[in-house]
Amino acid sequence: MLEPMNNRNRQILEAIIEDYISTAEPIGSGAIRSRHGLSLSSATIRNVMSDLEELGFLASPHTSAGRIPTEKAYRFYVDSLLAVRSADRSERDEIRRRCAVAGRDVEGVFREISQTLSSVSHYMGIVAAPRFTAHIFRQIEFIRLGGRRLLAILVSQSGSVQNRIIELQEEIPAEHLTKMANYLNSILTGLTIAEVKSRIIAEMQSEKSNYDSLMADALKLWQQSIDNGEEEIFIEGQANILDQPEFADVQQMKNIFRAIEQKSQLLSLLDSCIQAPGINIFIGSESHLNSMSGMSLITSTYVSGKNTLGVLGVIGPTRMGYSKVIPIVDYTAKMLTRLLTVD
Amino acid sequence: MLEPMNNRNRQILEAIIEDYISTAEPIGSGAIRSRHGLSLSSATIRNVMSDLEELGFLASPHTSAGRIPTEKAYRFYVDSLLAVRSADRSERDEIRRRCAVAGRDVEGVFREISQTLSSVSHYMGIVAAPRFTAHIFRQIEFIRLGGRRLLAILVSQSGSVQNRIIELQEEIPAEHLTKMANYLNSILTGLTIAEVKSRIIAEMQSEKSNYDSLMADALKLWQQSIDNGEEEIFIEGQANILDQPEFADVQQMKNIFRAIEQKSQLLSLLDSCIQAPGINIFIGSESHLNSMSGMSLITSTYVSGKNTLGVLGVIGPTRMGYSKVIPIVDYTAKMLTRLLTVD
DNA sequence: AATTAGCACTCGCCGGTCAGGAGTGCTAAT
DNA sequence: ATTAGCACTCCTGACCGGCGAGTGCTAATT
Repeated sequence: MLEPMNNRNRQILEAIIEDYISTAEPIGSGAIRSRHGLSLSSATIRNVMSDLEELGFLASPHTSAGRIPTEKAYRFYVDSLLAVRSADRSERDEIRRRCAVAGRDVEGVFREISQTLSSVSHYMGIVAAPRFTAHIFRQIEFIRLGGRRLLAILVSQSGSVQNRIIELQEEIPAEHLTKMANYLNSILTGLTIAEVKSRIIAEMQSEKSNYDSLMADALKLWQQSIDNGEEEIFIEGQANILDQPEFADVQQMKNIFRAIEQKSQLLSLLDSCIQAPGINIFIGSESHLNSMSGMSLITSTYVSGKNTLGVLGVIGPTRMGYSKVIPIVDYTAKMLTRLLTVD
Repeated sequence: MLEPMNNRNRQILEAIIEDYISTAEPIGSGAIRSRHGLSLSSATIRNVMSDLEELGFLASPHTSAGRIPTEKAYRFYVDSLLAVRSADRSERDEIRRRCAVAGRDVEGVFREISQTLSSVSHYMGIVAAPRFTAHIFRQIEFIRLGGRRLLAILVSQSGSVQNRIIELQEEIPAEHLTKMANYLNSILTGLTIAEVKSRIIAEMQSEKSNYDSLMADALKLWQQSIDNGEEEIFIEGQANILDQPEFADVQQMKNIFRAIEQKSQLLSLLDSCIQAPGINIFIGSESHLNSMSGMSLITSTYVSGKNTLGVLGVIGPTRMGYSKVIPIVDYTAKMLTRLLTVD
């Protein structure tokens, strides 16, 4: 009978996984014995490995190669790793240092964080900017460009800016524009962008705006200003991942780069992480994206105040240094959270 | 004696280049004769090829392979190609169509154009956004975020927006902020951002501002708002280029992706094109960037009114379909120009 | 009953050899 | 000046055999 997972089996499995993570080559029974100083013969280890294979934790590329961990093995490894130690001193230092540098505009912060994730982990860094609809409205401004072109600038509490050019049917005098902006600012302050939407609809149906065409126009203008387009997503360190031996195969690489270019699939995956606060890990096919086959994704959510804003993480091969990367992602998310709640 | 370039030699050279562009394999004397129906024996062609090699237009990977064009050959080819025909009907249509779609914010336009370049050419598209300092100042706004955080928003005539968060030493009351903004707007309207810089310095030395601390503060605030950081650059279609057979070699790929990630070198190369309006072509080492070895860059400038704003182009292997891509780049630059001068 | 030594076997990898083919360069004929 | 003919080069792919790492099984050991 297959004894599910006694202590020794687990120890051996972890040894295999760790060796494979560092060497990227199939691990044989002899190698594991010598590298981990176990007081077991290679024959015994072979027996254990055979069991582990039958349980679905290991696979052999061919008869006489060693064995490599399956996704199930990584999952087991990661789960049992829950005793997450925190990131190394030096890693923490670098993350902190680079977060401190990230001054400039809000967008620049996210890009910098993404680069940091990538350079510290040596895989790809990814940051999904907060869905704009989750932001709290601060102010709207209309600026006349030449002719009938109008620039609408939307600012959120946290300093994110979204802007959009509007082509008007007819020119609107400057004083009307400021009135419109004032009107919108007065009724919308403090709402999230999502809430603003319903507020606008309510306002449009109210009597007041029906009598005042200026206000009605203002509300229409708003609807042109808000950009319900796709969220932004910052991926950095693509070159890093080329160093991984598994991408000697060109086909695999194409997959990944296509996945990165499309972004939309990736984005909806990240979006789904917002529900589950804290660390999330997708190993290989767990992401249900076939462009991510052979890849793992480690994410964490970042927060401002009491609502989670967005997700950041690291993408690497399934054979990833989980024990290093998980703390890195965790710590970076915390730093970003702190950065956003400095207020 | 080596006769420099009579008509027949040139014809053969072009045939070789074109064949090589489409097959990516060394071209032999037999192949060229059959594919182009020349009334010459393969022996004659061999003699010609031998001459062309000595002149530096061809190289042979090894004794008994065919020949491949050198950079010098491509340069010759491109120069003699000056009778640029315009882009295909279908290509023009697609470019026009996608330019029309590109509504939204200014940044979005550049990204869309870059994607268009990439998808029409099947290589990588690249667009360098206008140097912000070339823009004409339109308006500055200060918006108070929580606490001592201030958001400065800078708008240009053309609708580009740059924003930046400033950490203040001490809070500034709202009415002061509007006064400061008004002051800055009044003295800076119509200048380019570059001109603004010297104007600010002049203004700081003038008596007026020395007596009015508000104005002095406003000028200081400006200096914190303007972001003299790097320009933006949009590169799309990286996955496209993986289909090119020359990148079966992984090493080459790494080079390129590193070059793309750094951007700074690439940017200064593009910058240098602003001086030379119209089409610019860098073949292989002509760019003097060794990360671009084996790659060619075709650029064109785009314009608004009378001053050139920026550069766009296509990056591909030296073995690139120049006769197709050059018109594409040319046409796209014209479309973008038109898009920016709609006014 | 668990562990281990021993051993036959499998299979990828590496280097060497060999035939085939594409292409060249040279020479001599046209 | 062009071309046919031919020897020569060198890449490619197939095939082969030995090596080594690793396995799985069996029998001996603890």
